[in-house]
Amino acid sequence: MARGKLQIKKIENTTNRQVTYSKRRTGLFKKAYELSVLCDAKVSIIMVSSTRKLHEFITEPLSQKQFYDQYQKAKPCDLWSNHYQVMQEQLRKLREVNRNLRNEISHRKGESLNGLSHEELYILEQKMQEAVDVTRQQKMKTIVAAIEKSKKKVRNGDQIQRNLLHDCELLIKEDPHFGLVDNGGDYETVFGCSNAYPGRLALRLQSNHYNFHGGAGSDLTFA
Amino acid sequence: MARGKLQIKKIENTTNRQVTYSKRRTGLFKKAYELSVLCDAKVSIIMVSSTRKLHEFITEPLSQKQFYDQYQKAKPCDLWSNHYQVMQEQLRKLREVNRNLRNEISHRKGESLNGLSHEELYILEQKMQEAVDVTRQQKMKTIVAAIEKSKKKVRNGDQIQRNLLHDCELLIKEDPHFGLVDNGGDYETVFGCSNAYPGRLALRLQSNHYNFHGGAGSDLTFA
DNA sequence: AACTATTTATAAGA
DNA sequence: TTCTTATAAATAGTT
Repeated sequence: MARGKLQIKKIENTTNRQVTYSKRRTGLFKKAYELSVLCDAKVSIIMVSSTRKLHEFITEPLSQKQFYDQYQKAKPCDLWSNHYQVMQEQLRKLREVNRNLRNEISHRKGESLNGLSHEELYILEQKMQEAVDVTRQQKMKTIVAAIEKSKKKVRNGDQIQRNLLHDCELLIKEDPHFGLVDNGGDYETVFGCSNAYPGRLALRLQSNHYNFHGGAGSDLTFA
Repeated sequence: MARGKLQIKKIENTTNRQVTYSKRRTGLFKKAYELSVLCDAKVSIIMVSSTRKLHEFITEPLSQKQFYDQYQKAKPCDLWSNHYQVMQEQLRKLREVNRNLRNEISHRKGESLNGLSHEELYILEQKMQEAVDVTRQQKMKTIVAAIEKSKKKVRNGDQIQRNLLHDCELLIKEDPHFGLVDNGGDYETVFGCSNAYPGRLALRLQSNHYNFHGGAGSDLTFA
């Protein structure tokens, strides 16, 4: 959630995954603690990491075992029945979302436009053109970055990089939209001053030493 | 956390407490889902509210089984277990498809472009521009068809339709490029002005409604 | 159920 | 791991 949006899918880099696991586990337990206090609720969390470590959180001076005993006494079949219904509902919603997504992407590909009014088509066209512009800018940024990188390497006398630079410049010349750019090398006026931001000195007076004042966290290897 | 900081202590007002419970439970389950996906972890959450309502979140069927094994509890009802796993698999596949669709739409909206090379961006840009052109042509067809329809009705002496025709023609006159329509050429500025339909531009593009694509939330009274 | 001003959480970098 | 910080998310109070 910060320094760039993160796609919700498995983090492939092992180190990053473990760091994220640790951070988010802390965050989750903190949220669970706050919820239990604010709303006078009982919460039990059990997690097994990809490295088979077990972590748990429980609100009360009630053990995880006791909590589960209580849980079991509450009509197991009703629980499963309820799960079943919840899942049916999830499936239904997912299918509906799926339909809508396909519909939207279809429109954005210029397909299935026959049912739309010209006002709707106007809106769609505007949105899509905006996206094209954004993409074009991003492409330019990528090209410029590649050129700058190459230039540095060229200064170090690397002939292979010199060829790459040449290729990139050819590529730019082929693009009609790049005509605005002076090929002298100063792209900042075109793409905005990405480097220039007001320096800010922020001092953090104290760090947050968060403590769970309720609940216990445990940590043991899951057999 | 918003509109003023909240002390972490029991909320005395019953209504507020229940609203907060509902909101934060949703947030907690979302976090749990994200954590399970990002870090490939298994998570089980069981909560009992102050009104003795039971809510649960489970990452996948195996977790439940493992947790029960770990705590030496009775096995879940086998009858449901099979159904459950089949449905989990259905859900998993559907979620994967939806993720991919979202990703593609995201790119076509000009979002999340940072990971793409300039070749990929170039191809994306081309495709999107093609779609914009198709949409623009479709829009023009729709407009022309509407005008033709109006003209016919006017010939039948319908005064209301005559007025509509008049409106349409005024609209066209305002645009210098409309004369090119029959040549199949440059339509792009016909409705290039965002004021062309003041107050009548209703947005059809769908909003992002968030869904939990993992885990099941259930809800039943705890005896 | 929405909205939105703020507070929190956190990804990336050091 | 811990700290920092720019950003993304969550959410308290309000309508």
